[in-house]
Order: sequence, then C-alpha cells, then structure tokens
Amino acid sequence: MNVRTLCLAILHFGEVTGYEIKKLAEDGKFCYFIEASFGAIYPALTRMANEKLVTWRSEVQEGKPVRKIYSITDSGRQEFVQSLYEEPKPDRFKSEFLLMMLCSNTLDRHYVTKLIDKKIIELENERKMLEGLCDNNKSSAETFVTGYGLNMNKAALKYLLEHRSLLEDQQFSVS
Amino acid sequence: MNVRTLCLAILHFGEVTGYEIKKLAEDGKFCYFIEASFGAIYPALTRMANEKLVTWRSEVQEGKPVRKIYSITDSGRQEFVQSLYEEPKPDRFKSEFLLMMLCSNTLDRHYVTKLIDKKIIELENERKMLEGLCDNNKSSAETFVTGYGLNMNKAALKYLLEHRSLLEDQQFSVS
DNA sequence: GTTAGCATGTAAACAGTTACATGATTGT
DNA sequence: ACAATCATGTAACTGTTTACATGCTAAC
Repeated sequence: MNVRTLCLAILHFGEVTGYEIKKLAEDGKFCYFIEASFGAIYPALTRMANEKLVTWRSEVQEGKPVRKIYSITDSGRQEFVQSLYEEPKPDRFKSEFLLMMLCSNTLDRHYVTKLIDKKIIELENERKMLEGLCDNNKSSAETFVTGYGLNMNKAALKYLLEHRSLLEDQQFSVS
Repeated sequence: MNVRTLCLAILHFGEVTGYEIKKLAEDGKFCYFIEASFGAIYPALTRMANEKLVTWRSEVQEGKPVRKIYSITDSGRQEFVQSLYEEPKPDRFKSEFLLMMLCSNTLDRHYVTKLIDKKIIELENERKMLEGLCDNNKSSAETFVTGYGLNMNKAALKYLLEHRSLLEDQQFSVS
C-alpha cells in the first residue's frame, strides 16, 4: 500500500479533493489503510493525472480557495481493481502506548495513570467517530468494515478498563 | 518511533544481536512497535555504538557466522527512558484486508471467500504465537501487553466468524 | 489577536526498503 | 537440488515527511 493506491481507493467511491483525501484517511471511512501527508497526496494526484488514471475539474468558491475535484478514470479503476488481486500484506496494529506500558515500571506512577486515562478518552472519541460512520453506511461491505473497527475499539476499551490495575498496582522502580 | 528507539527498547530488556531484533519486532514480544528491515537495523546499531548508546562483543560459533551481541549503556538507557516521556503518537490499526473487503463487491465471490479463510488462519496462527508469549511472562507489565494483543486478536477472529456472511451474501457486480 | 479550518503546492532532507554479497548448515 | 535459517553488512534508490509559501474566513 502506498499513497497512490490510497488515493485510487478513495476515488473509487466518489469524487474528492486532495484535502478531503487527507481527512478521510485520517479520521473518516478510510482510516484503516495508510496515513499520508499533503506533501505526498498532491504530487501523487498530479502524477496520476498525467498518467490519465484520474481527471480533475476546478470549482471556484467565494471567500475560499479554488477546489480541484478529482475523479477516477476507467484505466484508473482498472489499475485499482487489479491491485486488489495482489497478495495483501498482513494486518498490523502498532502502538507507542503499549511500549510505554511495557516499560511502565521505570516510569512515574502518576504519569502511567495519566497515560491510561488519556488512552481511554482517545478510544471513547474514536468510538463516537466510528458510531457516526456506522449510521450512514450504504452497502453491507461498508457495514462490515466500520463494524470491524468499532468491534476492535470496544475490545481495546474493555481490556484497558478491566486490566489497568495490573499496571497501576505493580512495583515501580525508584529513580 | 523509529528504528533507533525500537533497538533501544529491545536492548532495554536484555542483550541481543541485530538479527534477533528483527525477529522480535516481527513475531515476538516487540511486535507492536514498528517493523524494520536489516538494512535499517544494522546501520542504526553501528551508529549508536559510535555514539556510545550501545556496546557490543563478538561471539564465535562453530559452523555459524560470528554473532555481534549488543548491550545498552547507561546513556543509551537514559535516552530511551527520556523518549518514553514524549507524547505518544496515536495507536493505529492498518489493514489491506479491510480495503479488499470494502471493495469486495467488485471482486470475484470465491476470491473473497478465499481471502476470509486465509485471514482466519492467519489470526489463529497469531493467536498461538501470542499464547506462547503469554506463558513465559515475567512481569505484570508483560502480562498486560501480551494480554492486550491476544484480546485484540480474539475480538477480530470472533467478528470475522460472526459477520463474514455480510460479505459473502452480498450482491456481486458482474465483470 | 491568535488559533483553527479550508485549500493547494514545492523542495530539501531523511528514513527506510530493496537488492546484492557472502557462506555454512539443516531440512525437504 | 533447493529452500530456509542463521548472521552481518553495503549502497542505490525511493517514498514520504517536514517546513515553507500563500491567503481568506470564522471562532474563541
């Protein structure tokens, strides 16, 4: 997976601007794929427009910058669907929080509690976001994917609440 | 998180070779942090040895290559613990599988079934690996972290089994 | 008055991947 | 025979991040 494929994937579901791609990959419906910065998205879109995988039109708005609205072309869609038949890389869950928890006995006890509290709030906010997404699903595939994320989120939250004492009641080393 | 911090984190828990760091970050106890290739790990260790954050000794083995066993130094440990007090980046779950499922109605029905079956086997293998890790935990922090991973794995597996019909019973587009 | 959101884009710098090189042993 | 495991390392390449540039609106 790279920024190119991410853009094609989002464009496969409808017209968007570069700015919207960023938002959708960050928070929205497409948050399970990769993160991408503007410095990666805009050049990718420009290159793909040259290669005729996407096209765009300008939309002038009053008091706001011009929007470049991108659409996927037939050859773009073809390349995208073809990429779906390539061997998927294994799923990965990565967490700096878990590294901190693994080393929690070398940290300050109150800092650990603060980190856990913050993580709980983060998970609750993510849950609200995901529940919002679930409400306006169109297809059963969308229901499956947003449901998957919500399921993982709830599992993490439940585990944290039930097992945080394992970390907070341990022996802390003095520094 | 970068390769440097990953190496320091693993060395914080004991002496290892570059080769072992790769394995531990791939499959082992440290699989929740980042993936790193040999081409990233070896130069990182060499650089950190120059900076006196780590040291190493050679171990000659018969019929096998020489092993360079790395240890963390006091200043290495100091830098590492300090990095644990920096704001953690949000956790992320990334999955090419979910992208495929999101687009499953444009794929071949049998291919979708095959992908789900493969994912189930992958999750079961991961579960066995994690259960192996859980058995030889030393601290409650380790118990917490391996338990977290196992909990997420089980939640994913359960969801997949209960909801796969959502994908397999949908209307597929003809190509 | 400052921050955040909307919106696009460039260019230098960097981190990390991929491919290659080497070589013995063990398993299929 | 061939692939896999153990084990270290280099170098070219590439993809991406970070920082900068621009500018208007709305909220706090």
